[in-house]
Amino acid sequence: MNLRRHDKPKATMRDVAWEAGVAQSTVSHYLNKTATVTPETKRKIREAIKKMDYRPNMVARNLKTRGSSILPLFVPDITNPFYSELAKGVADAARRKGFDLVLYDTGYQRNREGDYIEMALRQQAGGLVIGYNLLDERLWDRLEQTSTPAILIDVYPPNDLWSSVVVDNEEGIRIAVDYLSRLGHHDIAYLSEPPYLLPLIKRQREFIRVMKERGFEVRREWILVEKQQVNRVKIGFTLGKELLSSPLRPTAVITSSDLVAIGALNAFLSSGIKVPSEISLVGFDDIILASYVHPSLTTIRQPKFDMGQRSVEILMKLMSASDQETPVVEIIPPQLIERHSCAGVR
Amino acid sequence: MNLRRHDKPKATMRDVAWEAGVAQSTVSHYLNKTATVTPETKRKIREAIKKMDYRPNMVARNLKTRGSSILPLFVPDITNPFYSELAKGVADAARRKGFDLVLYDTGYQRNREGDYIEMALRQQAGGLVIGYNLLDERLWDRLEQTSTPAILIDVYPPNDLWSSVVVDNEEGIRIAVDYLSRLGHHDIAYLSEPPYLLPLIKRQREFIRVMKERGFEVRREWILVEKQQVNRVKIGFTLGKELLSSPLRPTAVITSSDLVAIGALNAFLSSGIKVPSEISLVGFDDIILASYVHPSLTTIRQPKFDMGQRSVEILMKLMSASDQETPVVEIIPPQLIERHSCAGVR
DNA sequence: TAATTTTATGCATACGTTTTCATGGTGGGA
DNA sequence: TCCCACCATGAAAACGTATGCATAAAATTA
Repeated sequence: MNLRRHDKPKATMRDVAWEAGVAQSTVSHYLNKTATVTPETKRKIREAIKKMDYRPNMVARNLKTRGSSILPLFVPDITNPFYSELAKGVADAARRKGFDLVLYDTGYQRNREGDYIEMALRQQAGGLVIGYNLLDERLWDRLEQTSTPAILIDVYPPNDLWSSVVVDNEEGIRIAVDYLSRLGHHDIAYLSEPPYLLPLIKRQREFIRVMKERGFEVRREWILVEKQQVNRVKIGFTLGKELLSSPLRPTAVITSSDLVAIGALNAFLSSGIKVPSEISLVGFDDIILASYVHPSLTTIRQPKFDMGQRSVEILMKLMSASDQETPVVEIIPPQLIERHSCAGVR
Repeated sequence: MNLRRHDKPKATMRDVAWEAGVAQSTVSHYLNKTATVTPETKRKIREAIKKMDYRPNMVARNLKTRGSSILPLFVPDITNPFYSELAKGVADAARRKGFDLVLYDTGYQRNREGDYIEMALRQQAGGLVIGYNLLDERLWDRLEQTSTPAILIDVYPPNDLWSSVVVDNEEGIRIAVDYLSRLGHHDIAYLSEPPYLLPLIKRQREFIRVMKERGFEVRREWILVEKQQVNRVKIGFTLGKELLSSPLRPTAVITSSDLVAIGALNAFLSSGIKVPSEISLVGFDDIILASYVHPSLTTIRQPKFDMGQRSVEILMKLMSASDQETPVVEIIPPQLIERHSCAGVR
């Protein structure tokens, strides 16, 4: 009854073949270049395709080839700029390989992780990109049983079965300390969110180690580590205030992440402490925000976009390998991004 | 040769049926509750499923039912916090309806838009969520021809064929002006990114209209609209500086978006102008960043998460409607989020 | 107990492709 | 002229599921 839309039934390959006066398999051969076909028939097929507005049905194709053109990405919170940049890199590389990125945002909810992995497998995903350390450790076993390859990002693999892409966390901290040191700082504090993940633990350990190695004193009251909260900016704010209440004030601060740094920055500014003239600040990650705050944040960059891309490349290799490849752990070098939150000590 | 992984072939419904000693169709009926089945057979099937570690193949299912369990979302840049929050809302609602969110990030590239829509259709997507105004207008016709329903977000539909979800832009501006007015401001400037989209045009027009209506003077040099650049924070910075160079300085500023506001904030701070004591600032959108800068930004909130959710609901209705529904344009009320970038005029 | 309805299960086909293999036609070398 | 290699096309069988329909068994009624 409604004339506005005709609702043509979708054309199938059979329709195209009929229109072109050839067999359905010939059309398939033409599309997939899986057999030679005469220029003349090519022409007819092309025209038929155009005329019928034919569009290959990927679902049927995937069923037949037992493949899948989706690439699942697991993140805890796409709203976190770290993960959205990562997602962009993964999506970009996936696209280039002909995959569609499907987003699984678990919201840090343990039970969702298992459900979402299940969904991904039902979609016949041939591999997974896991962008953070899953909360539910039992999933590693379950995943291993399905023999579905996966690549972890920013995670040190829980055992020697998994591949991953991580930034060189120790090197990042070294770069930060040495940079501040070159500016004349040696009274340096370290503020961290709860170090429940290996990357954070490594950063903290390396901070202490390198400070000692450089001959700088490390004071307990300058190593402030949050135990409870989850909101990183609030953590930074709290810890920043706490640091200011200490009788001795450092001349510089390194944080475990940019979000913590931004919180600390707000703490300092709201206490009337000038950054960077009174206190210097170095973050970690280089999320977009870092360049937006005032003063803009000097930070240790994790090349998230590149890490996303690289992870897809590795995963593709794992997926196409007939045999079990030996897992790789790829270490990406971090990079100092100099902006305006650091100054020389007077 | 490799003993570490057995690579069991995936169990199919047939395998389960065989194991349980029933017919494949019975298993299907059991799983889909499409026929009554004896408790005893249920038990056998359940056990077989567990034993074989069976997992339904969605690809086959989708082929058979000519459906699709994916929901494509188009955004220009997932890295932009506005879109990542939107994506979260869409993903959440989609999940609840049993759909997987696949992310199409066009990177503001015209030619990608068409390609990605093509990919989405090949995946047999039954509907699209389009999170921004497509650059390539020809796509509207093409989309209309395929008779695939779509829902637009933050976009006024190009014609009366499409449904959309938009915030009440005029109301948002009114709220901002009236809020500042209550604080005693009447010298208010407006800074805007290039108004190439209807929402931005509306905001600007409404600003002028409501200022006049309230009896406030609108000065040409206080309405600063960028023409060239794309980076919104830079735009804000440039415009902010430009505003300061004007002989008369307003006591308050409204911007077209939070990112512009943050740029302007940086411009003010770096010129030694105190915010909010010397100048008040109101943004638009309420992206997460708004609460992270110092001082935190008072802004007009677009409920992005809710808008994402609502759009999925509407789209689902469109998709299940056998007949062509009459398109709906849903207007969402904005909301004032009071933070610390505004002060009463002394 | 026979007739009838209800309940539980299975058979067979189709969804839109890919892919193996067979077949008829074409041309070149001897 | 005959044989063989090659080339272009097609026929047919899957891939793993949903579903209409038939059927056998059980339950109900008379």
